[in-house]
Parts: sequence; C-alpha cells; structure tokens
Amino acid sequence: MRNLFLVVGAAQPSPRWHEAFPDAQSLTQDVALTARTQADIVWLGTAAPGWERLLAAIPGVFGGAAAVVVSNIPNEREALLALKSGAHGYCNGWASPRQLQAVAQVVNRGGYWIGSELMNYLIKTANKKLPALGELPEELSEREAEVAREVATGRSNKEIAASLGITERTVKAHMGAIFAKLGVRDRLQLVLRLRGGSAGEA
Amino acid sequence: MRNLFLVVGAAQPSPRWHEAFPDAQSLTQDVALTARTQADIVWLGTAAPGWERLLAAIPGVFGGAAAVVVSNIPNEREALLALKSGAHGYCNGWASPRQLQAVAQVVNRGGYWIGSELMNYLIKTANKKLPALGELPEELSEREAEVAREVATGRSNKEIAASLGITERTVKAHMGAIFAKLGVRDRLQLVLRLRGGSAGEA
DNA sequence: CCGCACCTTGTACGTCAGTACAATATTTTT
DNA sequence: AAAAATATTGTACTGACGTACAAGGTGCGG
Repeated sequence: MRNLFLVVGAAQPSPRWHEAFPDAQSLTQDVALTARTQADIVWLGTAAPGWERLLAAIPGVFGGAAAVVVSNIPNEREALLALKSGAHGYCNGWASPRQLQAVAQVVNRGGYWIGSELMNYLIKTANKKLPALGELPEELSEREAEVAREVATGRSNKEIAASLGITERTVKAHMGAIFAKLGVRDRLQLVLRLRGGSAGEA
Repeated sequence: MRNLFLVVGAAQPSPRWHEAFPDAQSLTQDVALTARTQADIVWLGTAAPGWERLLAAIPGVFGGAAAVVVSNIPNEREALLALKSGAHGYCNGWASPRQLQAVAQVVNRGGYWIGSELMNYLIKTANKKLPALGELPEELSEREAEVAREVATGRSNKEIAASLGITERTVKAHMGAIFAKLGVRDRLQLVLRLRGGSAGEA
C-alpha cells in the first residue's frame, strides 16, 4: 500500500504520520503532478486554503487513489466539505500511528473513516436534532486536565493561575505539555479540540 | 477475527457469507446469549422484524464487537436505521465473498462501510441544514461573519488575512468590531460564544 | 448632498501567549 | 534502586494579539 502525503503550503504531515508510514512519501503538489507519482492513498492536510479543490482533482491525477483528509482541528464543517469533495477518510493528523494505519487500511479497502460523532451528526441531521459535547482525552494528566477545563471556559493564564493557586508560569508549563500531547498549537485550537465534537480522537 | 452471524427468524446468512468466512459461526439469539459467545464482528440480517432493537443491544452483550447489518434489499431508510442503532456497516448480504471480507476488515478496524450513494445522501442532507457556524449573530456584517467563521476553525490573523486576501491589519479591524458587537474580550471567548460555550454571556 | 455603515490599511504600543533554555521535588513505574 | 512521569517555578525572548490613534474608499437612504 503506497501512501503519499500531498504537501500544500503549511500542511505538513505530523511526526506521527511519518512514524505510521515510514516508507511513505510526502511531496509537494508540483512534484507529485509532474512526476506522475503513483499512490494508493493520498493524504491531504487542511492547513492550506483551497485544499478541497485540490482534493476534488485527486481522482483524476492519481487514478483510483483513495483520499484521506487530515486536519489538526477537526470540525464538522470541514469534515463535510472533505467528504463532499470525495474523501473517504477524515481524521486528526495527530492521531496515533496505530490509528493512522487503521485509517489507511479502512480506506484502502473501500471503507469510510469518520469519527463516530460525525457519523451520529450525519444520522441525526438526516432525521433531525443535534447534541454532542466531549470529555477530556485521558492522555492528559490530572493537573493538565484541570488547566484544560479552565481554558475551555475562556479564562486567561493569569486567571487560571489565580484559580488553581499556582504561578502563571506553571500554567504555561501545563499548557505547553497539553499542546504537545494533543498536537495543537495554541489555546484556541485546544478549545476547539475539546469542544469541537467530531472526528478521529488521538 | 471472529465473525458471528446472529440468526433471528428468517434472517439467515447467505451462502456467500459462509464462503467468505468458513470459520465463522451462525447462531440463534438464544444460543449466542446463553453461551456468551465472543465475537469481533456481529452480522445481523434485516429479514426479521425488531432487528434494530437487537442491534442496539449488541454492544452490551458482545462487548466491543462491531456490528454489520445485512440486507437483501438495501434501502435508504433501513440503512439510516441501522447506522442510527449503532451499526458500522450496512451491506448487501449477497455481495461477493471478497467484498464481504473487505467489509469485515473495514469494520474491524473501526471504519464505516456504507454505499457511496448513501454517503452522498447523508452529505447532502447535512449540508442543507448546516448552520452550526453558519448561523452567526446577524448583528455581524457579512465580512465580519466571514472572519468569525475563519477564526472559529482555529486560524490565526495571518492565516485569515491570506485566506481572505486582505491585510492582517484589516483582519484585526474586523476582529475588534466583532468583539465590541458581541461583548467578548478575545478570540477564544468569541469561539466559545459562537459554539454555544460558556463565555461572557451578556 | 450628507450622514451612516461598511471595508480597507497604516503606525505604534502594551499585553499576552508560547517557548527555549533551565532547575527542584514528589510520585509512580520498572 | 534507577528511571520515568508529574508538578512546580524561574528568566528571557519572540511573536501574536488587541487597541488607540488615525485615514481613504464605497454604497445607500434621507
């Protein structure tokens, strides 16, 4: 199974992805097109604007290749856009290597990989209604989870520090650890991850 | 991978299914329950009435087992019911053995197996009523709403500027206007407001 | 015509967020 | 006992963020 990550702009594959597919290539759009690179699965990040147009063109270029859209901050809108544009998978780029491999196998065999929450959303809209709210990933330590809960209500570092009775510096330390563990770059993306209610957990 | 076909009433596995999974078992509901049969995948036919209630009970009985609903006459309504009841697969019981095996592998790895037409249908209906981020407070101007949508996906000012083809300064201007109109102090609280979080409820 | 709302951009400044170097102590795991 | 994870805090730096001064352009209703 040949994997190819299409690098567009800032949309780079995560270290976990490289770990999951050591033999895979990550190529820029231009190189992939001119070299007529073959692939069974084409992965495409959403960091760069216009990814959905590129995605729609993939079947024409990489004949028969399945497409997986990789997002750092999965959300319903983006997921729908991805599926609408022909993707068979939509997942978090910072998912574990094992999970990324599972995604690959699922998609490679003709299945769809989408978060169960998103699926539930689809079902519900196909009938009606909408709920969804998530708990904290258990890879976070207890203290980190506390900090995460605080920031998820919109508090600043200073406020969190006062609330937990620690230094702002310590809050920053926890924050950095959380970012690293969840593969987000700032507090906003963290909140979206925690509340965003959709697609492939890490 | 242990396959189990749950025989209920007239819902028998097809010869093709037996061919695909020679080592699999097909048991009646009673036997499966009393014998505490273990399985990775439970297949369930739709020929017998009440299959959806049985399906919903599967996770409790066969802990962790994925469910595939098998229909002889696949149709949208039934597929939705199956997915709603927790199935990860919905397929034609008379599909080829090879295809059934693919279904098994997809579902076994956490993927969904559903026909592309059904998927398209789901996308279409979901897109039709996809407010979520679309229903922004109407006090926002058109442009402000665009910016708000961008920031609600975790993008930075610089990224939004590039995406909308304007200056970062302009993004800041819109952002400030949004904050003032909605009574929030920063982008994080804005996102919480837009996503129904617990930010500064005026 | 003139006000009003909207879109756009500039410079400058203060604050906040995040990280790059840390270090120390406690607890848990191996 | 050694190793690893966790919790805590420090200084200092860069860059992002938000705002306070602007200002010039478009379009629309009074």
